[in-house]
Amino acid sequence: MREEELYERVYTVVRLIPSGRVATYGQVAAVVGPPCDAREVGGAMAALRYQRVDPPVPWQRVINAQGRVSTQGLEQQHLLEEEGVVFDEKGRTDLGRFGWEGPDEGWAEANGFHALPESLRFKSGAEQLSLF
DNA sequence: GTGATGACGATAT
DNA sequence: TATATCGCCATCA
Repeated sequence: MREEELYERVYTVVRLIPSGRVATYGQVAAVVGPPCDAREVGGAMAALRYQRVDPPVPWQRVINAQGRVSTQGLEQQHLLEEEGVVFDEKGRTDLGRFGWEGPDEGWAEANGFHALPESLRFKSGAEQLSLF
């Protein structure tokens, strides 16, 4: 019952990602906390193909650190585009603009999760420029 | 118990 | 920018 809880924690975190935003496997793993790394998140997402859970998990919002979807078809990318996420012609998205900023820190603290480390918050050059 | 595997990440070249 | 390597850790055969 312990192992399932790890995946359940992963699903809980993924459900926090708002529509129109994307999070990397590493970000989700960081919020869940050890012993969980990016591969566990990938495994948890893959498990959704074999069994559905409810409430539903917005698995399409989890992508790799390179800003690309890790699934084969264009299904995932298409779903995200419908949510407003923009991909370039090479299938990459700007994590600085669409990347998740992490869960509410108070919520995370109260529920046994971690806040997203500054090192995992992607900031685009465009954002820095627009700040000026 | 042991080894192979995976919707990954960071670093080096 | 793209490819190659190694590290990572729960699962599964």
